[in-house]
Amino acid sequence: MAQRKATAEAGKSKATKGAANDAAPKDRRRERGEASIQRIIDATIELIAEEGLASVTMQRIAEHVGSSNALVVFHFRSKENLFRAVLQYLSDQYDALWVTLVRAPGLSPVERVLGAVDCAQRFARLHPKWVSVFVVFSSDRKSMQIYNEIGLPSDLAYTAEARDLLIEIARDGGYTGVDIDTLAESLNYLVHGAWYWDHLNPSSRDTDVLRKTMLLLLHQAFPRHFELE
Amino acid sequence: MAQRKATAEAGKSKATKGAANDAAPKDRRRERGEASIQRIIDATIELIAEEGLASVTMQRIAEHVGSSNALVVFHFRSKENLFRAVLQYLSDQYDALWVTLVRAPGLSPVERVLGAVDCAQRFARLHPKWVSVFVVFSSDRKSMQIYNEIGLPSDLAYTAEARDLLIEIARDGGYTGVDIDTLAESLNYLVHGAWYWDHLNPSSRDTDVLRKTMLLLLHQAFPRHFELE
DNA sequence: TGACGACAATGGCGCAACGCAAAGCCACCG
DNA sequence: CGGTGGCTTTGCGTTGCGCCATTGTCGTCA
Repeated sequence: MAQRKATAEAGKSKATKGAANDAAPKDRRRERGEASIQRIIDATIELIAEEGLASVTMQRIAEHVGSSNALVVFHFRSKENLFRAVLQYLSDQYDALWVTLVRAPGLSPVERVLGAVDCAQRFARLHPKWVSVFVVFSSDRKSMQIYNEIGLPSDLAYTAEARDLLIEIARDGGYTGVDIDTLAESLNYLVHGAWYWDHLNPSSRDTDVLRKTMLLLLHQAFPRHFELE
Repeated sequence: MAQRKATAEAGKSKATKGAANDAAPKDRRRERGEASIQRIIDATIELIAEEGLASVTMQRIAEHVGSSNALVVFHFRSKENLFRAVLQYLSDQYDALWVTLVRAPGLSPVERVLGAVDCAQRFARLHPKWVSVFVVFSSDRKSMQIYNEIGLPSDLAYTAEARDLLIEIARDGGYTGVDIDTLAESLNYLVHGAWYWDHLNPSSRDTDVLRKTMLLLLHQAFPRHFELE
């Protein structure tokens, strides 16, 4: 579900008189502010991916953006809030890709499953740093709380959605004796394993192992619906 | 290779005059010291697994052990050194299990591969906290440097060893057209994916997905040598 | 058009936490 | 009984977060 676009509103709790103002105010100040917010988020992603959570401080983020640390505190009220916004942003990005590749209208269940495979692979190829941020966030127990709120529910939803598609394929294709749950969980393991391992050992990136193995498992389960390439 | 047993010696650079002293000195003080070292390592593992790297401090470790923080500094000269010792300890533990299950004399290549599967699964089941520590260490870029020195070489060696076993099986079994490299890499992905995912989402632990899927892939590649159970 | 108000952004400060080094204490070995 | 070695106490220096007063910038209303 392409949820909230709340990202930009993150830090502002000021009462703007509730007047409906979203439409008109072609305001250069507001534009500048939102641009700053995005630049801060981008810088944070960059820093986390490159140096890890531990060495990321407000002043370094500010330095990387080219502003003072107080600006960061101004837009996001605290460090934790900033991290929350970052994870929300990345989650939304993944969601957008998933919607495009999996939920596009007119696709067959088989095509949707292939779309899901594509989604995992493309995301990792296009934005390795984003994947790194996901991994970093979900490792440390403290930041993991944030991940549990924002990232994990989506993750579980994607796995469940894929599982439903597999069930549909099994039913319509007349397959019996296929252990759908194990298969879905395996695909999940593979995706996260690939992401984690690539983050850990970037040199081995960009081989086609993930895709090949997933197709192998799918072919093994539904030979008439998934061809090996 | 069951490398160094240097763990206990980690923090001491004091010149003990080079005199060979490893044998005799049945010294209660020394025993106490080594017990302290082990307790510190255990406490550190516990804390990292439960709270993450960020919130682990020297004083918390000391508090958890029931001593002053300076004791920790005394045994390991710095925080980084302590972490290095912890990772070394865990690495040695895994190595011991691997040697038992994979390199035991008299095993056939097939049994060795099954032993490797067992190894990954048992380690995660017996010591989930140890796995968590591995994951935590290899995520943050800073601690990752330590992991790259101590953990990663072993990891790569295990994968390579498994790959060699698969090659041997393929050769002796007369299999052709099996993509060994992809298979070995897939098993690697699965292991790390399972570890990472279980660390991330502990509630789903202890299903048999990892084993089932690995056996499925092995059966698919070498049907006469690996049976589905 | 000029003054006001909202909003973006700055620099600096206080407080707390942490790592680490120095010096002394005390048990135990020879 | 001298001294080695494990362990504690104390305190210093550094670093980071978050708040404050303030400045600069741009719409808006008289």
